[in-house]
Amino acid sequence: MRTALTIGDFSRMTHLSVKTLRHYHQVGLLEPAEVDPHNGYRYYAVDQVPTAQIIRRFRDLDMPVEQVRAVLTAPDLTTRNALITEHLNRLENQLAQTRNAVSSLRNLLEAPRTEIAVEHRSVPATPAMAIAGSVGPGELGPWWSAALTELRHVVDGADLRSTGPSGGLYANELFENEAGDVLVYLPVARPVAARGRVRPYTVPAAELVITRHEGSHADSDIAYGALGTYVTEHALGVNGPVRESYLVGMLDTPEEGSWQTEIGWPVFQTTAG
Amino acid sequence: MRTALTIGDFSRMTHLSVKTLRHYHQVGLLEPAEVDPHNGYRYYAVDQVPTAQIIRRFRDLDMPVEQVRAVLTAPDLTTRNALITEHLNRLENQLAQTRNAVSSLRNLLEAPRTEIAVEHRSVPATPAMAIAGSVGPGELGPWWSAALTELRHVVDGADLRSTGPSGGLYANELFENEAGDVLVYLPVARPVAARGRVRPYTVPAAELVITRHEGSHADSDIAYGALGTYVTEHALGVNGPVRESYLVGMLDTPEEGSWQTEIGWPVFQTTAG
DNA sequence: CTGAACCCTCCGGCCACGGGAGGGTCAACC
DNA sequence: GGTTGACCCTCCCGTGGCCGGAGGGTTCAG
Repeated sequence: MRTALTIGDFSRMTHLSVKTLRHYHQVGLLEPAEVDPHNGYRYYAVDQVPTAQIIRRFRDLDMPVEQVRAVLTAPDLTTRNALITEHLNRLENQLAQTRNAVSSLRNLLEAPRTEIAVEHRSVPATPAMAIAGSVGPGELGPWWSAALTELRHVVDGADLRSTGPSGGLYANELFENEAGDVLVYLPVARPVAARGRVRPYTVPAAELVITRHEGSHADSDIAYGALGTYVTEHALGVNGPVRESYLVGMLDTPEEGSWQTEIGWPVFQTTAG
Repeated sequence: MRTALTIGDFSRMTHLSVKTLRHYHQVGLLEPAEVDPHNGYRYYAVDQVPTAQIIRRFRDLDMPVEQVRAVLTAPDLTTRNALITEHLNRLENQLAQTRNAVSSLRNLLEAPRTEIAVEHRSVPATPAMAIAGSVGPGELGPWWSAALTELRHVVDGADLRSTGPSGGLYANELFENEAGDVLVYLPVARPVAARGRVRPYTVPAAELVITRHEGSHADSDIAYGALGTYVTEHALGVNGPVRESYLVGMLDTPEEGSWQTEIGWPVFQTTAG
């Protein structure tokens, strides 16, 4: 009984290209059952077909090769399923995000560009409770919603009433590298002692250039553009983290279209002219 | 009035990284308004911000840089919108495909693996009307539905009754390289003269190893695995294009779950063993 | 005048392969 | 037993869209 398949046979059976199979061999994702030591020919066994097909499925879903390997070598079913559902969730998120981006792009292209109002305002120092942290690429969204929810929870539990809308501080590197420091806060009349990640914090006073943005945060780049234009044309410099204030936000309604956000850049007069 | 932005300023305003901006300069997608000839510093103008943001939107949607350029330099709105909707359609397709793959993967992982029946059958030559063609990577799906629809249309119009389910012949390279020759046919009692792409064709007689697959074609790799195992264990060789016969298919119901396909490999006895 | 924060170019790396050169091997047929 | 053509091998380079880092010049505030 012949059960050894050449790479070509195996390729046709699994719908993986010969090149791909060689690549998987090289990176150790799918080793041939046998390699002829004389001529280097790869031979596969029929019972490797299901494995190869599993690999193909995951790769079709853009799961990184490293993670496919992790799934295949998972010590138990629990770990395995966790890895899989994790990836499927990532896919779902990405999918939703793509939908958002598409519809917001449609808006952008169809709606007429309206003038965006920018104002200059001094804000005083504000006592608050806050969660601060550092995020890497792609982590901001989840981090932010988790932090805000936790914050709200703790503040409510401590019987503090928030004296204004929630807000956030975003380091400038975030916009250059998708990584940097973040802070979310809820203003309160009298801060209390730290509880877990939630600590008292005083949002410093600042000179801000502010604009208001309506709708999903996916669109906020427009507001940033307006602020940038204003700052540039008025010969101002930016000297601190960007501030956002969620007048109507996630905590108020899940309806992204009706969110309202104030976005402020801390500025100073430059001598240059 | 100062309106020249350094690359860093521009980066913060557009949420494009400095590296990315330099890259876009290099490939000519977004040229700085001014480049200091002395030291090579790039300076951007505020009115480039919207352009940069548009670019970012499209890139977030994975539109290739080349196509973004095409959109930006489109001579008129019609061309532009055509390019955009084309890409959005591609996205939608991809999205649907991903959904499919996910659900079929879920099936695969949850459903118990059942034995798949494989039978050996001689089929006689069959007169038919057919459309033949060559496809490249990713073209098979659309090509196939278009061809089948056209075929059905012509055959119905010529007042021919088909004497059996539609079928297809698929060159083996298709499974190795996603490119190769395809043929779709509808068996008829008496073929007629060619009309456009539709030509008379006799599906040659063959020894086939056949299995039946139920459900979406996205799952058919399992059937292929079963055939491969059978062929290997019985010391057979494959010597022609794969055949599929759509007992219940696209023309019968849009409900992919209830499709039934016979998949056959033309085989011959090998002397080896 | 000094230091930090910018900016530049150039080179290499990333991921998951595909293309192609250049050469060895296998199986079937004459 | 030879020949032919299909197969297999390794090795190197290319793809896209950047990122990281080395090595070095520039600018600006204190």
